[in-house]
Amino acid sequence: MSSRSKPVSSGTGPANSRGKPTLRTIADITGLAVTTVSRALANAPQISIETRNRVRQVALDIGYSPDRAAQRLKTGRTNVIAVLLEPHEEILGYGTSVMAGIAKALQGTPYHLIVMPNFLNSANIDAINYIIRNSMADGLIFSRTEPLDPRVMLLSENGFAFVTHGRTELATAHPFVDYDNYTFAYEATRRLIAKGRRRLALIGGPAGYTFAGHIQHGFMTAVREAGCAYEILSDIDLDSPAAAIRDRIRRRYAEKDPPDGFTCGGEVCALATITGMTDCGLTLGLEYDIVAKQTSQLLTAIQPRVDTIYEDLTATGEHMGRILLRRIAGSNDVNELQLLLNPELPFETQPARVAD
Amino acid sequence: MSSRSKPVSSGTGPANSRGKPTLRTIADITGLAVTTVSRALANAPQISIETRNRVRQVALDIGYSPDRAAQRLKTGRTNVIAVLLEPHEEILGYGTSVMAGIAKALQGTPYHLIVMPNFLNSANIDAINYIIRNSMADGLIFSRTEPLDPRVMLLSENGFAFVTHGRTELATAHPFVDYDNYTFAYEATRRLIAKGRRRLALIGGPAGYTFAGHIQHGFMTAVREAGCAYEILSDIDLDSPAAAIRDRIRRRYAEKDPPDGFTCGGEVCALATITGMTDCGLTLGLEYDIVAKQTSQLLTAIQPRVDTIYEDLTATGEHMGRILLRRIAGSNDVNELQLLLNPELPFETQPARVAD
DNA sequence: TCGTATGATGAAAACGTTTTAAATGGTCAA
DNA sequence: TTGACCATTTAAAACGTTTTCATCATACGA
Repeated sequence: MSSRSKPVSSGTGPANSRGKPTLRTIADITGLAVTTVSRALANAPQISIETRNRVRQVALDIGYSPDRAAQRLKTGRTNVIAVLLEPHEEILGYGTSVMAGIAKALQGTPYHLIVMPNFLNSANIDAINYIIRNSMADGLIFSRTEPLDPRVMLLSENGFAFVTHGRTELATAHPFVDYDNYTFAYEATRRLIAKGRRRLALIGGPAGYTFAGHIQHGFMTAVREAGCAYEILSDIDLDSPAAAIRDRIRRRYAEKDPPDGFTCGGEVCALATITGMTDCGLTLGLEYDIVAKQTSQLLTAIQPRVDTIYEDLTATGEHMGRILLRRIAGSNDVNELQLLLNPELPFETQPARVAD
Repeated sequence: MSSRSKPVSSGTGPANSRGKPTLRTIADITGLAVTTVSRALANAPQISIETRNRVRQVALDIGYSPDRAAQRLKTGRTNVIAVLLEPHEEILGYGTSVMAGIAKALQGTPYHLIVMPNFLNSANIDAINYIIRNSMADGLIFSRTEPLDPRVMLLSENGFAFVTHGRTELATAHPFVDYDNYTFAYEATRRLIAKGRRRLALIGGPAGYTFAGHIQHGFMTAVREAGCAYEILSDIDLDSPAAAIRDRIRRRYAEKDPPDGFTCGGEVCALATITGMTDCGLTLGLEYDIVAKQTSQLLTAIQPRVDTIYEDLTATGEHMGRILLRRIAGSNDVNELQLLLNPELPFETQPARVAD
C-alpha cells in the first residue's frame, strides 16, 4: 500500500460518515478505547509510553487531526485570537503589519488569528459585545485606545482576556503594548530645533485617542523648553486625507509667519505636507524641515529624504500576541503584561526624556 | 417547588453550567421541547406561528444566541469565510481594502470573515491543505493566481468552495474576480504615446503570476502598434522595495537612450520611479511621463500629479464575497461565478480593447 | 494470604446543536 | 365507527471531543 496520499483522504478509508478520521477511527484500528486514544494524543501521563507511540503513529498514518468544533464545544475554549481592525487602518497597511507580528507570536501555538473587520458597524463596542457573548475567541487585540476607553471597561468587567495597542487612564491596570509617543514627539521636535527651525507646527493624532495626547505633550515640552513659536494644526491630523492636509498647508502658508518645521505623526501626512509646501514653492531641507514617524518603507522612496523616527508595528504585534497568550494562560503580573516600547533613536540623543 | 417556572424575566439567570442560555433554557421556560425551540428559531414551517413568536420573544428576552461550536459540530458547516493574506499585501493595505469589501458582502449573512495570514509558512499550499483538512471554513478567497495554480487545482479536486482574485489558464473553470490588466496596461501605454513619449518602459508584475502576463501583453500590444522603442525592466517589479527601483532607474538613466515614459503597475513603484528620475535631474511631465495603476489615495498627495488608472479593490472584495456565497449555496453557473472588471477609463478612450 | 497501592485502560456522561423517526390529538371522508 | 390524514409537537440519536468515575490486572509491603 502506497501511503503517500496527496488528497486528504487516506488509503485505509476512515470509518466516518463525513469521511474524516476521528478518535473513533484510531480506536478501532488500534483496538483501544476512545478515551485512551484521546489521552495518548494529549500526552496524558497515565498512558504507557508504547501505546502512546503506537497511537501517534496511527494518527499520523491516517492523517488524523482533531475536530476543532468538537474540542471547542467540549472545553469551551476556542483556540482563537481575534483582532479588531478599524477603517483607518486601511491606510498604509497598519493592520497588516500588526497582524504579521501577531501571527508570528501565535506560530507554534494552537491559536488561530482571526480578524473582525469593523468597516461597517462603526460602533465597535458592539463588535466586542458580540465576541464576548458568542465567545468567538479566547482573547482580543485592538488598537487606538481612548483615555477612558469603554471597550477596555467592558472587557475587564467580563473578565475577557485582551491586550490593547495603546494605554488608557483607567484605574484598573490592563495588558497593553504602547509606543512612547511622548518621546517620539519630543525628540522629533528637538531635531527640528537642532536644524535651526524656530516656528514649529504639529500634525498629530486624531483628538480623543490617548496617543494623540502623548504626541502633543511631547511636542509642547520641546517647544516650550526651546522657547520657540509653535502651533498645532488642529483641524487636520495624521488620518486626514492627503488632499485635506495639502490644502491646509497651502492656506496656512498664505497667512503670516508660516511654520518652518513640522512634526508629523504619520507618513502620509508628511508626504502631503511636502506636496503642499512644494505647491508654495518651498523646498524640504532648504526653507523648511519635517520629522515624521515612520512605520513603513514609504518615505524611503521619496526625495529629498525625510527625517524620521521609526515605530516597528510588526514587533508591536508580536509583543501583543505574546502578552495575550500569557494573559490567557492566567498571568496577572502587570510587569509581564504591559510594555512600553521606546522609539529607536540615534545613540547620542537617547536619554532625551525630561522629568516633568 | 415553583422555583423558576413561567416568568419570562429570567432574573434567576440561566440554568446553564457555563452561564450562557441555551436551547434547553428556552425549552424550560416555555415548557416546550428542545426540538421545538430549535425549529421555531430556525423558522421551520411545521411550527405554529404562535409558538414560534413566543419562542423568539423568550430568546430575545434572555439574550440567547446559538453556540457556534455546537452548530458547527452538528452540521459540519463552519459559517466562516477564510481569506489567505500574503506578505506582499503588507504594502499599501491591499489586503485591508479587499477585506473591507468582503466584509461588506458578508454583512447580514451568518458568515464570518477570518484571515489566515501567510506571513510565516511561505508555502501557502500547506495553509490550504490545512484549511481543507480541518474544515476551518466553508469557503476560501485568495489572490495572485498563477497560470497553473496548484492551489486552484487542490481546492477543485477536493470540491472546496473558493474564489480567486485573478485568473488561471487551467482547463476546468473556477470562480474568480479579475481586473482587466491587459486593458489597463494597453490604455496606460497609449496614454504615454498620446503624450508624445516614444521610448517606453514597463514596471510590471512579478514573474509567474497570471496578471503579470496580462500587463506585459497589454504593454507590448500598445508599443508594437505605435512602433516605438520599449523595454521591460525585468529585474524589478511592482513589489520591489522602493530603494531598489530608484537605483534601477538611476542606473538605467546612466546608459544610453533612457526611457521617457513609464507604465507602472503600482503606486509605490511609480513613486520610486519619480524619485529616481528626480535624482537624475528630470521632471515629471516635462522630460518624462508616468501612467500608473492606482489602488489608493497615495499618489493624490504628491506633486506633480501622476496620471493613473484606477482599480477598486474594495469592490473586488465585495464581488468575491458575493460570488463565494453563491458558490457555497450550490451554484455551478460560470456566468454568475466569474467576473472581469474593466478599468475605469475616460469615456472617449473606453473601447480601446483590440482583437488579438 | 490479605489489603492496598499503582499503573494502565475503559465505559459512559457530558458539551449544545440538528435531525430522524415517532407520537399526539384532532378532523374528515367513507 | 374506522381509518386515514393533517398539523404540531416530542423523544432520542447523533456530531467528535474531554472528563469523571470506574475497572482490572499486577505488584507490593505486611
